[in-house]
Amino acid sequence: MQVIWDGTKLVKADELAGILAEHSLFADCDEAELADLILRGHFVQYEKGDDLIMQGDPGNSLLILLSGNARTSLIASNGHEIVLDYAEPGQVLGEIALLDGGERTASVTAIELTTALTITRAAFEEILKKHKNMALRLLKVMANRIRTANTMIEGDRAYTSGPRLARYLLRLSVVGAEEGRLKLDLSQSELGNFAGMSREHINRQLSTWSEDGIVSVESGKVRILNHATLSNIANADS
Amino acid sequence: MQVIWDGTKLVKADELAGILAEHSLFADCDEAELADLILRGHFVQYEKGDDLIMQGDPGNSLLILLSGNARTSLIASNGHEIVLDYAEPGQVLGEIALLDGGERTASVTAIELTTALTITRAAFEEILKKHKNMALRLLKVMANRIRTANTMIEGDRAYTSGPRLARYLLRLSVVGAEEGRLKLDLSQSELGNFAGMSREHINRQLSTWSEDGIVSVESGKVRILNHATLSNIANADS
DNA sequence: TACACCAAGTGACTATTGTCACATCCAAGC
DNA sequence: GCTTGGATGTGACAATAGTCACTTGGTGTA
Repeated sequence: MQVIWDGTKLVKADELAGILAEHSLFADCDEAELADLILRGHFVQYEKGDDLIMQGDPGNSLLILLSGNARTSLIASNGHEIVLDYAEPGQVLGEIALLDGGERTASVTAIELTTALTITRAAFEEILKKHKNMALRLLKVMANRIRTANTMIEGDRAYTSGPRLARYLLRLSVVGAEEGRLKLDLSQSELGNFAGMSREHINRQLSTWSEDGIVSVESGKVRILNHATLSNIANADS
Repeated sequence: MQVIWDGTKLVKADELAGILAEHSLFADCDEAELADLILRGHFVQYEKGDDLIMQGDPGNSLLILLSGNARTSLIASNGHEIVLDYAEPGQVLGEIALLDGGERTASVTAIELTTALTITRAAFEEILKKHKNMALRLLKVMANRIRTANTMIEGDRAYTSGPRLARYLLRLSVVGAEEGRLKLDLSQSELGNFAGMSREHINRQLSTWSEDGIVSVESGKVRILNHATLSNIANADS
């Protein structure tokens, strides 16, 4: 982890605007807001494997992911690892602990070279006070997160492993992707931690679907060949 | 469902202050804020079984529960019912759909005679504009909700039925309750929908614990006799 | 090229939990 | 008291998914 020289801020201003415009719920920030985010934030770079956020730490900052990809995961008290989400550029991270003053419930780990804009609690409060729309934006980000969490609970509870894996694969799929490529090429163990199944079970399920031409698994990369069928499976009765 | 006569507002003002002060994250509202909530909101009463919020509806209002108790639940596309939470007076409900303009993902059903303060989107936006602290309060409410959801995911994923049921029982337990009584006396089927287990499995687990003196089940009411042991079970390795 | 390592594939077995089918029990009313 | 419907208790069985123990494959490096 390395703090990028402040002088870079001039360069990064445009970049931030671009990233937010593309992906984020912060897309509609006006120039003054962007300027303040940049002015009061710090750009930090993380190597693959570095933690942007560490479970158990006090949560005194908020991050906006600028480039790279990160995994949000937590270790239950019995050692079980659970992957909650994968974050893309534009994503806001770490709001929960910042807002309620509690510990970080999950870790966020860079899965490749990643840069983020870090905003301390003090800076965050100033920005919130100065730009009233920021609060509303954050509220939307969080509404989104709750929906995702509820969908996860629904999937875990109501569906058996097949439909569930289908759902997680669809969640990883890019809308207009050529050849059904996924946003991230996860190993089968990682897929297991994400979908809540053992590696072996993932393997068997993928093999079955591969035979039926629903997905392909080549050199460790899963592709969705038949999006429609996979969607049907995701909503199957059991 | 019945809208209470506006004249009641004078009476309810004190009541609202009292309720919020006791239970809610809105406890620190000042008088002007409370007055605005009451002025722009509608008091509505619900009979047992009425829906305060219905899954699938457009979400154009926010509720604050004033008295009674309600269950937040959703029906998955395969018909499986999942109870997400039980709401007490002071709880804010329905923020998610209000904020992101989406459908209501879950229903909220009165499980006894219940009253709530309903605030429309327009009124909500005015209040938010006028009282800057309201946004921050809502942010905290939502942070809380995300933590609860993550805890649920963690529990569902990492633990077997025993520890899981223990967790849900503890979630229903009142801190200083005499005799370990729960906040709500749920039937075993309802407990099942809450903890994600079949009614029969709930029954067997409770029987076992009952023999060990950890809980008691008399006339359909569960009480926690040995809080410490139950907590241990909730964090057991499997 | 050979070694090392880690991801992936697979068979056999086990464990946990759900399902089905009843028997009971109990509280509310008639 | 009697009836009745819903909540409970319980045994037997089935199904889903995890675990264990390997084998196989692929990639990077000495």
